[in-house]
Amino acid sequence: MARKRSLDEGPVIRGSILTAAAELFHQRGYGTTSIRDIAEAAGIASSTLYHHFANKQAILYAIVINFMTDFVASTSAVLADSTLSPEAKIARTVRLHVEMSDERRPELLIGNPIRYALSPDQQQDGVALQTIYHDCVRDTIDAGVQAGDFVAPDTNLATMAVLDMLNGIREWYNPAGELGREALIETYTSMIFRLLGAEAVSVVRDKSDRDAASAI
Amino acid sequence: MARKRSLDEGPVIRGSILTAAAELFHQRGYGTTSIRDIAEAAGIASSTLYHHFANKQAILYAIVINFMTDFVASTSAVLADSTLSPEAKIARTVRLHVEMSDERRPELLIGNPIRYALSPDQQQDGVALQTIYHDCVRDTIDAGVQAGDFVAPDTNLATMAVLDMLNGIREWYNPAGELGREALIETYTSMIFRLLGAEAVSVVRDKSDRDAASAI
DNA sequence: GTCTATACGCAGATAGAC
DNA sequence: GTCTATCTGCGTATAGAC
Repeated sequence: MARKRSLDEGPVIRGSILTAAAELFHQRGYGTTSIRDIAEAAGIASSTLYHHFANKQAILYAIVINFMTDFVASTSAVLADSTLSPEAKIARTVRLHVEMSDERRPELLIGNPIRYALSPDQQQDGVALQTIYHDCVRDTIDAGVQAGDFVAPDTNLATMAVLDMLNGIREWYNPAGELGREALIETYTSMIFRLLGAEAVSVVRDKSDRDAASAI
Repeated sequence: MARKRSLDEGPVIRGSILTAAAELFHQRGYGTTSIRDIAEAAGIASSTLYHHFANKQAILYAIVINFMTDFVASTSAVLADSTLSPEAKIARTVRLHVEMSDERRPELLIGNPIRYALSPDQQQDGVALQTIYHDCVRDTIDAGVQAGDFVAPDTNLATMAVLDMLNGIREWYNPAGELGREALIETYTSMIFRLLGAEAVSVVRDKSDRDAASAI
C-alpha cells in the first residue's frame, strides 16, 4: 500500500485543486469560475484537472461533502456527549459553529449558490449530512425542554431559528473588524439562550473549558 | 402624456418578462437560465427582449430593486409610525416580512446567488435599500431598550439575529405544509420577543388589527 | 500524469427585414 | 417593435504527443 512514494503526488495535487477551487468559488461564485481559472490557480494545465476529477461539478461536490462531513463529526461529538447538559451542548455548538464558519470560510459556499449546481443525488448527500446536524440540535432542545431548562412552543421552529441565526453570521461578520470573535460568540450564546427560555447564561463560562478561559 | 393607447403595450411586455424571469431565476438560478429561456417563457423572440432591457443583468437588477423598494416602503411605514410602540413595530414587521416573503417568493433570490451576478454599482443600490431596512429595525430595538421594553447587550447583533431568523424562513418554509402561516408568525414573534427580552407577547394580538383577528 | 492543441456547443448579443 | 438569421466568444471537455 505504501510502497511507491509517487502515490503521494496525486492526493497533494488533488488538495491544491480543492483549495484553489474553494477560494475561487467563494470569491467569484461557482458559475463565474471556469475550469481554466481553477487550473491556473492550482498551477496546472486545465486538462490535468480531469485526471483528478471527473468534471467541475465533482470538484464542488468534494468541497461541500468534505466540509460538511468534518462539521457534522465535530458537532455530533458535542451534541451526543451524554456527560453534557443541554445548555452546555448548545453553548459549545454555538462556539463550534462560529469557529468553523470562520476558519474554513472559503468552503462555506454551501447554502443557496449550490442548489442549482449539484445533481439531485449530490444535493441529497449534502441534505443528509445537514439533517444529521439539525436532528442533533433539535434533540438537544427537546431534551432541554423536557428537563425544564428550555422553553419552546415548537422545538422544530426553535431549531430553525437558532441555525438560521448562526448560518447568517458568515454573510456579514468581518473577522478583521471591531467585533472580536469571542464577543460575538458570547453575545450570540446569550441571545440564543434567551430565545430558548434559558436564563442560565453563566453556563457558558462554567462548562466550556479552556477555550473560554483563554479568550478574554 | 396619456394620449397614445399603444404606450401601454411596452410596460405590459416588460412586466411579462420580469415575471417570467423571476420565476425562472427562482427555480433554476440566474446563471442556469438563458436569455432564450426567458424569452420563450414570456412568449417573445429572444431579440425582442433587448428592446426592453439592455441585457440579462438589467433584468435581474430590475427584479431585485422592484421588490426591495416595495419591501422597504412597506416596512418603513410601520417602523417609522410614531403611534406604535417598539413591541408593536416589531410584531408587525415580523408579520410583514413573512407575508411578503411568502407572497412574492419568486422575487426572493435577493441573497447570495446575486452577489456575483450584479455589477458593483448595482449591488450598491441593493445594499442601500437593505441598509434602510436594517437601520429602521435597529432604531426600533434601540428605542425599545431605552424605553425599558427590550434587553439587548448589543443592538446591532440583535438586529442581525432577528433579520437572519426572518430571512432564513424562506429557505425552508413550505406554505403548503402542515405549519400554517399564522402559526409560523405567532411562534416567530414570540421567539423574537424572548430574544429581545420582551415578555409582553400579548401585544401581537392587541395591536395588529384585522389580520390577527381573522386568522384563527 | 502532464502537457499543447483543439473540438464542440451554447451562451449573450446584434443585424437588418418587415 | 417584433421577427429570423447570424456573429462571436467562452466554456467544458477531449485527443494525442511526450
